Amino acid sequence: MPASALDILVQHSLRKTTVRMQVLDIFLQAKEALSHNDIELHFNQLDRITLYRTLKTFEEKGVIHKAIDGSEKLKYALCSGHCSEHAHEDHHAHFHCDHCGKTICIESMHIPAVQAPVGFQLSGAYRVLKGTCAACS
Amino acid sequence: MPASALDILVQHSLRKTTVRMQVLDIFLQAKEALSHNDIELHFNQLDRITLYRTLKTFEEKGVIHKAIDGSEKLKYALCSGHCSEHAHEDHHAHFHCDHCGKTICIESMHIPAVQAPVGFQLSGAYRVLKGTCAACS
DNA sequence: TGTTTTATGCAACATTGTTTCATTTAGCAA
DNA sequence: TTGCTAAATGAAACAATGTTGCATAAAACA
Repeated sequence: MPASALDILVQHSLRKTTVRMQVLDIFLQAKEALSHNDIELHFNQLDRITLYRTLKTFEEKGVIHKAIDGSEKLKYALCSGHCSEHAHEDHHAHFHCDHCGKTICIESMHIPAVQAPVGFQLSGAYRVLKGTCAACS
Repeated sequence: MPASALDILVQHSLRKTTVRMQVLDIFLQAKEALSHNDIELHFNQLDRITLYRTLKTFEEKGVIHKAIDGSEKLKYALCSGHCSEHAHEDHHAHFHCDHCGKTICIESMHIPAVQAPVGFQLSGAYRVLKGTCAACS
C-alpha cells in the first residue's frame, strides 16, 4: 500500500504544510515523473518560488529523486524505497517516451554494477531507455 | 587521426563559416562534453543566438550529439562514428564527474541491448556513470 | 497561549532559450 | 570576376526558467 502524503512528511521529519501536502498528493497520483511545470499546472495559483524550494527540500530529504530522462527538462519522481537525507537509492531505470514526453520509473529494471574506467571512482549510475511508451504505441 | 574542422563540415554538406569552424575547433580540442556556456567562454565575443543555431544544426546533421549526464546542463560532444542526418549512433556511456562537473564520453563502454517492458517500443538508451574522474581523484 | 523556528509570498534580478527581421556571407553559375 | 540566390549571422525583443533577499505567516512545541 502506498504511503499517504502525511505519512511521508512525518517519516522525513518535515513540517506538514498545505503546499507540501498538495505537491505530495500530485506525486502520489501521478504515474510518471513530473517536471516543475507539470506540477505548477495542477495548481490554480501557486508561488513558483515556493515550489522550487519545496522540490529542493524534498530532494534533499530523500522524498523525491531526479529522474534523468535525456530531455532538457528536469523531472522528479517519488522515491520508492528507503532514501534518506544522505543517500538516494533510486537504482532503477527510467523510460522516456519520445512521443508524449512522459518519464516513467521502471522499478523492475535495476541498474547493473559496472566497472569504472581506470582512475575513475564510481558513486552511481543512471540508465535511460527511450522510445514509445505503452500508451502511445 | 582526427578529422579537421573543415573535413567535418564538408562531410556533412555544411557551409564553412567562421563561427562553425571556430566551434568545431573547440570541440576537437576539448576532451569532454561541452555545454553552451562552456563554448561561449572560449570566445571573446560571440552572438548567443548564433551559437544556439549552430549547435542545433550540428546536432541535426549528426556532427555532435547530446551527452546526457544527469546534470541540469545540456552538453554536446562530437560524434565519433558515422552519425548521419537521420540517426545518431552515440551508443556509448558518459561519465559525469560530481567534483569538476565535466562529462566524458566513454567510447569503450557500449550500451548493452535491453528488453523493453511489455507494450513499450525502444528506440535507444542512455547510460551515465557518475563519480569522481581521474583528474579529480 | 506565547515563543521560536521554519515555510511562504513577493519583488527584483539573473540566466537560458526562442522568434522575427534586416544584413552579411558562402556557394554557384554566367 | 561578377552577380545572383540561398543560407548564416547579428540584433532586438520577448518568453521561460531559476535565484536571492526580506517581510510575513504558519507550524511546532513548551
